[in-house]
Amino acid sequence: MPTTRKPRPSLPGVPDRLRPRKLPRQARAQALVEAVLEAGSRILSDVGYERLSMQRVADVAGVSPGSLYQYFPSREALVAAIVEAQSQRELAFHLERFAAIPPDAPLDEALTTVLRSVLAFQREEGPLMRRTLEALAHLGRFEVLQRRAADAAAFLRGLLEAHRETLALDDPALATHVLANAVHSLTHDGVLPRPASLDDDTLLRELVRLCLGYLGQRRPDGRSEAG
Amino acid sequence: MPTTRKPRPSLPGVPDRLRPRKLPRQARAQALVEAVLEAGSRILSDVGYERLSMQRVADVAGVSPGSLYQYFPSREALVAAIVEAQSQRELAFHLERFAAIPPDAPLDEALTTVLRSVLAFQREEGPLMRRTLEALAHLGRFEVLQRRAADAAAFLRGLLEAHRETLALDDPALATHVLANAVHSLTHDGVLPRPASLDDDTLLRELVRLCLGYLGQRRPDGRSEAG
Amino acid sequence: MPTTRKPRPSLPGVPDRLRPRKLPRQARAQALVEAVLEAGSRILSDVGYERLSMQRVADVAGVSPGSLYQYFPSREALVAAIVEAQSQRELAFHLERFAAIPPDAPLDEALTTVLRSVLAFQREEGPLMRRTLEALAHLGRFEVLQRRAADAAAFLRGLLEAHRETLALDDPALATHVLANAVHSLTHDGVLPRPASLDDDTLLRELVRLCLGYLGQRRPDGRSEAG
Amino acid sequence: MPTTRKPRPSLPGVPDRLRPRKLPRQARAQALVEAVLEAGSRILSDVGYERLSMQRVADVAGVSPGSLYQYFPSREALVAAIVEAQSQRELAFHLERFAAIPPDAPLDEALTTVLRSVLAFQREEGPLMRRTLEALAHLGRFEVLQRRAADAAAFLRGLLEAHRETLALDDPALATHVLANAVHSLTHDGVLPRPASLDDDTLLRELVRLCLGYLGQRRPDGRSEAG
DNA sequence: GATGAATGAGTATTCATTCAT
DNA sequence: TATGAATGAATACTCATTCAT
Repeated sequence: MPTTRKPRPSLPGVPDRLRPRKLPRQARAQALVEAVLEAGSRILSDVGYERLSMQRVADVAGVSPGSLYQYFPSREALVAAIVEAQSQRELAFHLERFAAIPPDAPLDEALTTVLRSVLAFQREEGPLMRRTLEALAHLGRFEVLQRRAADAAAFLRGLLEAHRETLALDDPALATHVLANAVHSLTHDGVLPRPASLDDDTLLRELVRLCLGYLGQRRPDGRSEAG
Repeated sequence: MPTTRKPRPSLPGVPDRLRPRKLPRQARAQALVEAVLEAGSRILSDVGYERLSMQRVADVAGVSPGSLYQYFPSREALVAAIVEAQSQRELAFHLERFAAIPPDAPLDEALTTVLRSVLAFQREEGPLMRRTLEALAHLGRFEVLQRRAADAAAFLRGLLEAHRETLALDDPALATHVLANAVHSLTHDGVLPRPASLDDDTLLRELVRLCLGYLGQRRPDGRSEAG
Repeated sequence: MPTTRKPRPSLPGVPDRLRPRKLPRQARAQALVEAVLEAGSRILSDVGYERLSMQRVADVAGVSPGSLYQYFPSREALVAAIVEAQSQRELAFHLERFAAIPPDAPLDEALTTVLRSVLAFQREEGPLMRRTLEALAHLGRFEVLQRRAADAAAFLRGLLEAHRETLALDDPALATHVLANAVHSLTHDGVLPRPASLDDDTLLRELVRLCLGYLGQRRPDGRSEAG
Repeated sequence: MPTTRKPRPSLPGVPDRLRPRKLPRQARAQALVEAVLEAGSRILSDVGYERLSMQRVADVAGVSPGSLYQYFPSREALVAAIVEAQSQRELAFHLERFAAIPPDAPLDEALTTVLRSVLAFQREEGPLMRRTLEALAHLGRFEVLQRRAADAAAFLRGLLEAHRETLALDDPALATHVLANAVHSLTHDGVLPRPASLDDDTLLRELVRLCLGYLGQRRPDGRSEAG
């Protein structure tokens, strides 16, 4: 009579308290989990981590609080799941766009594609992204973020390495760090939030200029550095 | 003719709920307010916004919760006051250092002094600054921050304007925005937190490089742009 | 003429809420009920009444919560069944041993056999017995216990009656009450839990002494009361 | 401005989670604490540990739940306080009566006084005592109980030692254990609850008989053992 | 019959805020 | 003015029980 025991999903490195309790098996349950995650995203985006209460999520998802706990052992675990889902969405978004970069593309062109993708995602999901960051601070788990940031950094570094000879970088890791942070603060909201008057194209141009300027290359306006 | 009672301090643009209730008049009261702000800073820095409770502040300040409410109408108001005080400290810190910049200093030298000051303050008050930012996020009031950021930006812009002819800037406001954000994310903790291995001197050099590169100037290693 | 449907077992004196819902008919169902009762005993013994949850029993038994409710209409009913089963086990244990007492055995010998059996059972099933008692307290139904206690008392009383002339008892019921309680508290855990240093043989000797002393007989050390 | 810090009451051996949070200072607070303890006693006595909820206590005491937590950091701590208070009441009750025993009283007379006191207290506070025991089981802290039981045992043992020569005890500790448990189970509710028909006087007589019989003395009906 | 997803009332606990002293 | 006792609404979480599949 014993049922087959289903082990809890074991994502390496994720502490137990943040791990989902069990995976939904029936279609009904899948729908529930999805509804919950969507409601959660909405709420997180609207009111932020602190005021995201389990009751509120349950209400919005049209579900009982007990059901939440079937799948998420704690508020933190729920938020972690929301964040993870968001992170996956971001990754997919970018991968799709990055695939369009030809392997032999010049640096400025590749950079432009990358930065355009970043700006596009931010335009669509900016508020939720901000709340996601805030939530991560509360969870004390920047790993998710840093995993994504590390992915991004790795990609950027790949780009730099691919143009290594034209750049003559002393320390690629340092350059990556500098550019990733600088770009991030300007695409996501840094201290000085982006003024409404600053359109994507202008910002994109400045970002490219910032990167290439730092890297010691001239801007892609036809004039070479030695020009 | 009754005098209109309006002893509450009226800082323009600050919503009522964040405004201190009244100003301390007697020496004893002044001491109380100071003790409260100091205790509050300590607590904010140690445990963060969420776990800063009125009771805890009262306990640490050696004051009763009732007394807190004599001067701060709400927790938010108290935190706002703490943040404001911290902001004032930061301003004073930098002004003192900036005063040392000669009016005719070359851009790279001036920039170096400015950035050194930023790094120095961050080194000393980093944790509290981080908590302060977090708190501001909760208050939904970045004005304090932005006022300070605007001060900083104005200063930076002044610097750029002073070297306007050697820079040929199309849009000084835009350049200010770009540099201020980029620098801030690299001096305070951006997405990618500063690795322990990255010392102040190296970071300072890269920051100068980033700024001058973006501005179209060569780094201060003796080679002019036209090299 | 429709047959009147009344398959529910009707144990006299047991309130409905504690009565099992239906008796298992098929072999599979029997196995299920047994698995449930065994799992329940284990859990009751391990963590006690309060922390015995239906979900936990279902998990350990490898059964779904829904199935539990096919046979037990409530948690209380389940616990009652567990307790009853345990009680039956105890009865069987003792009956087997008591059968060995010759009908004409002297009182002290008979008592010794009885008390030895009590101690033996306690030694083997002590923890579960304790939990069972606790559970009974929660159910507010000491009937199960008292039925068993009454069985024991009846047996003891039979013993006393069998030696009526040598004992000159005014009130056999009273004597039975006194001895049964006194013995029970010393064999099961009374207020003062049995010290580890007190071995079964010593305790057995003292119990016999307590009983015979109370009954006005001398201990079985050869000396008659009249010495 | 610092207030004098009042240390939390430090009862040795009591774990923090069961210790009262602070002592009431103002008359109002004292009254509150008393009201809470009384309400708690009532509820514990009426419905038992499990169903004693903080809300219920607050309601009955006419107090807000928050106020409960001013003085008791947890439900367990509240229950522990109730139990302790009850224990103190019991101690005081007996001490008053035991004081009336002349130092040179014969054993049977002293025993009679002691047992009469036990029965009297049980008559008045029986139900609460039962619940208190149950509560102690839940707290996992029999120390309170055992402290009291040990007091009682010590007193009993003193009695036995005082009559050492007439008793010829091999092992006073063992005798104390046996008698204390036996008596306790008969005065408090043992397995077989005391039938309504069994009045205090009769039970008292039997208890004395049980003790003296076990100790090898004849009952106080004038006949000596050797008689 | 069996499953396990879903329910929702119930619990302990916290904390900003008020107010009698 | 200062105190600190009192408040009560709000929150995360549990678990006996039901019911669609």
